[in-house]
Amino acid sequence: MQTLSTEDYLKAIYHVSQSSSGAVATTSIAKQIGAKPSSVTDMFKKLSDQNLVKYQKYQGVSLTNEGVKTALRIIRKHRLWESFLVSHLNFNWDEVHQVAEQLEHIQSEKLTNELERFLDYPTHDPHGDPIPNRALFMKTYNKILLTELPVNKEGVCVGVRDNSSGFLRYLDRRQIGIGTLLQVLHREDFDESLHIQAGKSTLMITKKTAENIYVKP
Amino acid sequence: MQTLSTEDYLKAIYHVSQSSSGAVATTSIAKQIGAKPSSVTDMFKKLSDQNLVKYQKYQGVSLTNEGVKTALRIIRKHRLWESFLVSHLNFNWDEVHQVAEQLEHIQSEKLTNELERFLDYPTHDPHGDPIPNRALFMKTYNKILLTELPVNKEGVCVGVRDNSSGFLRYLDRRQIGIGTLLQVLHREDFDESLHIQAGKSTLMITKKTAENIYVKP
DNA sequence: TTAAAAATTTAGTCATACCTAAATTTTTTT
DNA sequence: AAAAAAATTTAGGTATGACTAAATTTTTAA
Repeated sequence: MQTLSTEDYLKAIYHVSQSSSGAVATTSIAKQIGAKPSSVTDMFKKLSDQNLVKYQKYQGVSLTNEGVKTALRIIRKHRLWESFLVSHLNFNWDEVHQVAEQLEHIQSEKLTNELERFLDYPTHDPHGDPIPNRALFMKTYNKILLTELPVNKEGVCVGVRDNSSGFLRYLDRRQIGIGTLLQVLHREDFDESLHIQAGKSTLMITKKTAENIYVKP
Repeated sequence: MQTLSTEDYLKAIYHVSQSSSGAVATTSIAKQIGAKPSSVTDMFKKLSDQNLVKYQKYQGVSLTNEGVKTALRIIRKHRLWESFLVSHLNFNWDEVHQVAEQLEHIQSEKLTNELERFLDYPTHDPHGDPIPNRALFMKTYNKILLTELPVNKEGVCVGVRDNSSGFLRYLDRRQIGIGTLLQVLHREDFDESLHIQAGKSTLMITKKTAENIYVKP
């Protein structure tokens, strides 16, 4: 049984290790968790004692099989709760994160599995991220960044890379959400901004925006 | 903002103060929380510093107005979650307590209020206990113990005093639940056991059982 | 009303999970 | 290949919330 804090660390290590290769560095977790590197070192030792990570001094950590499983169980709960909040409790996709961060620590297998049934076994959360099933398996589409979508080819928005409230609200205002049909009409050479068709409206977005939107061609 | 632990203490103090008069003793909270009396004394001091209780050395504590409000906010969440677990997630009334003990600490006013709306503003939880509304007001019926119901008068089961799994499962097996119509057919002078009509079946229950069932005449 | 019992508090520890400051190792730059 | 910079760890400290054992106060009983 983990403490709140060890769960947070495992999740953070999982996320960082997904978006980069090799061992996970102390500093990257410090940033993610919002703690000092020295505190992270302390925790790395504890996690290593519990065989949840492999830790070599000065070389960072990587999750063990048991560590990955624990992380996925938390991510499963997080994403199921986010789905519930949006589908039944009138939360917007930019509001769910903070509450799901709390709910993901609730310990009850029955609760998690019944919630999944109640939601009718969703495969993706409101941000388009895949939800691990009971066996901790998740389907990932082969999505690409909007910057990589060829001009004039259509794609469906299936997720975002930046999950911050600010970005999500910005997309809301531009009427872009999961499922929105997107098409790059023109790529500006000068500043790499894009003219796109989003649903029924045409608009201009910056390169920075485009590289935070995932599409399925 | 309270810690998990202070919330548990406030709730415990509230419950004990409801079922007895005067100040709440150190030992009674120690029993309720499952901690040693010395730990309880420590916490009484902390709660007193935060003006959540009035504390006099050797004389126990009583909740301040702010302490009562905090306790009721937690109880509100606890009972709403219990209702949700039973009504939507296939939990039995004897299974909900442990999970609700965790869920009651989730901090999000929007979550609580939306959950209440989703459940259509329930007034009582699965054990018949009243749920404080947004203004922390709760309706209590004038219920009596089954031992006090006059022979041959009918009453509806509206709650239980003992919320333990064991007792609730015992009632389940006897097909007694919230809303069951009860009638005392005969009171045995010898051991104070009761012959009762419960719904459509007749059965015998002990005094101990009867004094843990609340009825509305 | 005093002695015994029970309840409560104090004093001193412990584990968790954080911190700062200093030391050490690794990486990068010159 | 040194020197400088960056990353990481160690050492020592803090607050929380628990504990044990001993001291104190209150309550009960003789």
